[in-house]
Amino acid sequence: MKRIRIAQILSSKDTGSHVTVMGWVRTRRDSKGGFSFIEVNDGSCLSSLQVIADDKLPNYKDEILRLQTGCSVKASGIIAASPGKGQKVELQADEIEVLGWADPAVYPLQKKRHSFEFLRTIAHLRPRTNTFGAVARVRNAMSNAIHTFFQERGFIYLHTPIITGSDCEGAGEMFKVTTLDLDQVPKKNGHADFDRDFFNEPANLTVSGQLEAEIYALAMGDVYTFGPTFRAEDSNTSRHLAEFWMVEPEMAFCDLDGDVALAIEFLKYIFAYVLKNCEEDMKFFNRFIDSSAIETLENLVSQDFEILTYTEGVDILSKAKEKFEFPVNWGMDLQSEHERYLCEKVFKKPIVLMDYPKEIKAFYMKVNEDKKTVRAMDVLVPKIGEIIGGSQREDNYDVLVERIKEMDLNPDDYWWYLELRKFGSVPHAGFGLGFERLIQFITGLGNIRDVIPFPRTPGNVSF
RNA sequence: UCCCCAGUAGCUCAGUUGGCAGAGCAAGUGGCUGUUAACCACUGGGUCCGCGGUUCGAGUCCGUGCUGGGGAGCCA
Repeated sequence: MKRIRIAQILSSKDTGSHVTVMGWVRTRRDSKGGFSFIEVNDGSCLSSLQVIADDKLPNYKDEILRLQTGCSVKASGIIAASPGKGQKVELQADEIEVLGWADPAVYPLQKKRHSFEFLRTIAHLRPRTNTFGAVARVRNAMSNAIHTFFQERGFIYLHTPIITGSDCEGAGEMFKVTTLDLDQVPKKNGHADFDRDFFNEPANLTVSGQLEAEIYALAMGDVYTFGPTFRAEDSNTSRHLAEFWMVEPEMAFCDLDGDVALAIEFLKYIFAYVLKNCEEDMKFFNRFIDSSAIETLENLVSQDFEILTYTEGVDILSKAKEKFEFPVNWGMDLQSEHERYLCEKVFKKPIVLMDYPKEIKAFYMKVNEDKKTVRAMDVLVPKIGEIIGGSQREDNYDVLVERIKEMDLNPDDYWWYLELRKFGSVPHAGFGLGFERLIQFITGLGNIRDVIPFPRTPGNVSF
């Protein structure tokens, strides 16, 4: 089954060579005058290849004329300059083999625009559409860009566990992992007896690899994770998934300023990468999904990010003429409307907010000298909101113990995390980037369920 | 989880005051054409989301459940 990818044919522009392509029919247009135009797509690029099927082909009447959207074919022939408009080259087939039929009466995809809601119900077929093919290629390119960015800078790619024993990472509801018989859970003192469970103690799916990443950062210097993350929150929004992918760099010998600098350099790198390497797909998103998609990315690559403190942000918001549903005052967590106002109305570009009140942030963030704020930072982008959240970590043993107690957590549960501060502690920092939110931002797609191949949300684990 | 909106043909949707179920696209048939989401004509196609209620009569009104969408919270 030797084949050449359509992306290679269309990028080389060479004519005259004899090739074999394999793919799926997007549409067919007939000429009763003696041939048929078959658009074949193989997923290697957005464009389809126009295959010319002459009626002299032995299976023309029996098979070619029955080809419809969704059929799979193998087509061999000469690549030639196309006399028609809309494509530079086409394949003049000398042999077309039908690999698989798709009954048009029941095949769900039609050569028309479908709603994203409908396509979600046929996640096994939606990658055959232009939009989902483009999303898959952009996801792939961004994954590559992320690894390349960190590898070029000497970061170690770290595999943190999916199953975790700590029930106390503090980042939301967790999925339980168990082999106990749920119909007859063994009990002890009225509660489930985890002594009889697989790990002899409660286990969950991870909500973050950060704590483990800190372990390796305090040995290897710079590390990053890139893997699946799970949140059992009953979130029903266009920006939340129960299973999503997260990128988490963690750097030893690094403070918050270094953390922010890396986050900005990182974003600029990957946005420049997608503009350069996904030109055709980005043009597609720009045309059909978000007419400002490319311009937004170009601005991001060239513009400076606005960096300000939480206190400065609250100051601007409290003086703003805008009427907010939630009034602004120092100490509260900023609402979506506040973040969007700062980002979209005041600065009209991505912003970095730093030094949040410690009460609204996690226990592991380093307390500032004012004792009121912590060295946290959020990168906010237009439309999506928070895309990166990070902090310098508390590296002082006594302060960290104090913070854990303040948050009503048990220091014993964090014994190994605390020992990192007892033995050779160093300043360190890191951040987390939601991969799907990144893809949303790049493509302009409004719903996060359309930028991951198989979305998991409350009430939905199909496919 | 809360607030708002929606659910009608394979898909996208219209459906007036409560009075015979509609269009475009898709599909089937025929025609035409180096075509570009091709075009033209004809044909077939319905559990009006489920359950209950009001009414002579419900796609339409009321209650309830389910599913989907938008927003909020949680957050990435």
